[in-house]
Amino acid sequence: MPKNNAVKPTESELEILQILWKKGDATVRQVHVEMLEKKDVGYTTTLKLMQIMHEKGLVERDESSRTHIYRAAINKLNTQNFLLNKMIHGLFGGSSGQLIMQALGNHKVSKSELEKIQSLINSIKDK
Amino acid sequence: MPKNNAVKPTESELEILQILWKKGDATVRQVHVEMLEKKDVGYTTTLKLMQIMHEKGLVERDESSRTHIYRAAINKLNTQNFLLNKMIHGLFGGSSGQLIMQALGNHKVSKSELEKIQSLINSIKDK
DNA sequence: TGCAATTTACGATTTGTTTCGTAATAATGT
DNA sequence: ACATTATTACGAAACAAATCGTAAATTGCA
Repeated sequence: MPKNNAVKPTESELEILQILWKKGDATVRQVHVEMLEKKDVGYTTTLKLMQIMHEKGLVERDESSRTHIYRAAINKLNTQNFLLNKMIHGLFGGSSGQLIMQALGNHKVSKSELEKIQSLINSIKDK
Repeated sequence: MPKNNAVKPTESELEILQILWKKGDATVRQVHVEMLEKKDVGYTTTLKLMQIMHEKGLVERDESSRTHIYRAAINKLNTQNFLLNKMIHGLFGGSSGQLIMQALGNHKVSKSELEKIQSLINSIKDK
């Protein structure tokens, strides 16, 4: 049972989680450098955000050495599902099919992904 | 070309938009009554929200009579797509296929919807 | 050793969101 | 016409999120 505090990350927190999910472990500086590719903010801003996330339990950190090492404390899949769910209920009348069709219709999906989706659908139907 | 100001509705604003999309035209009171089914908040709160939304251009209103009549000024489909897009890019590494599979795997989809999805996929592939 | 650079800690500011109280205004019914 | 009720307008408070300046601590190197 993967733990997932029912803490909803803010927009900026999500950006940081993205980076941590990708990198695994990272220092504030490493995260900040990646952050800069997306938007222009000061180092202490990133630091502060990560400290707050630590208080909230969104990230863990190893404080044993001078420069702390951070990692995500919440699971990527769970978080995606949590937010997907929120969107399905808040914006698509509770119908995930609605959301899926919307996504299919208006956002490019590669042929190979279409096929993966098809086989996924088949395996669901077979159940 | 449906207009869509690049204004991101807040959470509460989205709740109101939901109601307006459903009802078409509505007074503050009508919206408020629906609002109450979801959460407990005062009338003036709903009013204020709708006034702010008016300033932002999220809703239009007819002020010709004493009680103003509101309607959504932004399109439901556009808004869904806008937010879907944000989620795809912010949370699914830009891959809508990723999001779709996630939604398929973890949220119940009825058999009839699965079939609609399949035929949608087929029509996309045929293009 | 001591200077420069890096990092964390702290707190303040700014900005946005949600909430509601109070007052002014208009409409309604007796 | 007057009292009651419904509505809008306004502004302030409470809260949350994002940003950054400054100081203190630590490290490494000249």
